[in-house]
Amino acid sequence: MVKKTRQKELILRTLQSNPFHPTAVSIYDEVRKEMPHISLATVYRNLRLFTDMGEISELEISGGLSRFEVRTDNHGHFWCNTCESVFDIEMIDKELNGRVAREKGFEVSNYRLVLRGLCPDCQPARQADTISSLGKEPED
Amino acid sequence: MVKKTRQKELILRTLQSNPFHPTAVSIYDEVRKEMPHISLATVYRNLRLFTDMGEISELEISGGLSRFEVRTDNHGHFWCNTCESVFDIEMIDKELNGRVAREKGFEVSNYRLVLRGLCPDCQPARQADTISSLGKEPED
DNA sequence: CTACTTGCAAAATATTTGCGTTATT
DNA sequence: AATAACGCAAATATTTTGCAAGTAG
Repeated sequence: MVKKTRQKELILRTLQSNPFHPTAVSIYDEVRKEMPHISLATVYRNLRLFTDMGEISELEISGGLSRFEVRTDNHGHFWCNTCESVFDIEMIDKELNGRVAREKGFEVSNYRLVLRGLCPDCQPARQADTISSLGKEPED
Repeated sequence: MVKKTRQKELILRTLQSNPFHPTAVSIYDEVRKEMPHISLATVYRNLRLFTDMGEISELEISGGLSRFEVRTDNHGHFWCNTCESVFDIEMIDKELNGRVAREKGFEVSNYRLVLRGLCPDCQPARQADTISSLGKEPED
C-alpha cells in the first residue's frame, strides 16, 4: 500500500513543473527550498518508486547522472553540449528505425535516441556579421 | 608522448576482437587471462586514453556500466533485454533524425540511438502454436 | 495501532587518482 | 637517464540500503 506523503507530492510536483529533465540532485536542491530537512535519499527513493510504478521515466542519457521526466511515452531527446539541458524531440521516424533492426532479425520494443549539439540558446549568433572574423560557419 | 606498452597493446587487441561492446570489467577479465597481474585501473586508464585520442569510443548506453568499441563513426546500437549484448545497427535515417531537431532550431552534431528488445538468439521460437513442450523445436 | 515512510549514515557500485616503482624511449 | 605508465590502494561520485523514529491510513 503506497502512502501519500508531503515529500512524495512535492517531489512529483517539482518534476512536473520542470521541463528540463532534471537530475535527482537538481530536484533535491529545488524541493529543499520548500522542505529544507528533506533527505536526498528520500528523493532518490521516491523517484525510483515513481519510475517502477510507471508514473515517470528515468533517462540514462547524460553519462553518470540519471535524469527524470514525467513523460513515459517513447520519444527522442536533444542534449545540449553547452548548457547540458535536455529537450524532448518528437520522432517521426521511429518506424523506420525499428525496421532497420527488424530486417536483421531483432525484435524492437522501444528505443532511446539522444541527439547532441547546440540548442537554440547556445548557438553563436549567426545573423551578426561582427563575429564572422572567427570564420567558423558550420555547414551541412 | 604516449608510450607503447604490453598492457596497451593487449587491451586494444582484446577490444578489437570482441564484437559485443564489452565493459571495462569484461575487458579486464579477458586480459587477465593473458596478463594476470594487470590492474583494473590500467584498463580504465587506457580505455580513457584511447577514447580521448579518438581511437575507440565509449558507449554510455547500459545504465551504469560504460561499454567500449573500436568503431568511432556514428551509428546505432541494439541492446538485448535478455542477454544484454550490444549489437551495431547501421542507420539509414540519420539525416531524417537530424532534420526533426533542426526544424526546431537545434544544431545536431551527433546522435546516440539505442534500440531495446530481443536479439535473434533470445527470441522465443515463434513457429509453435502451443507451448506444450519445454523443448524448443527449431524449424527454420 | 501498524505498516509504510522518512532522515541519517553507512554501504554498494563504478570510475578516477595519488604515489612509489617499473618499463619504454 | 628521463619520463610515461604500471599496480595498488585510497579517493570520488552516484545511488541504494539498514535502521530507529515519525506519520499516514
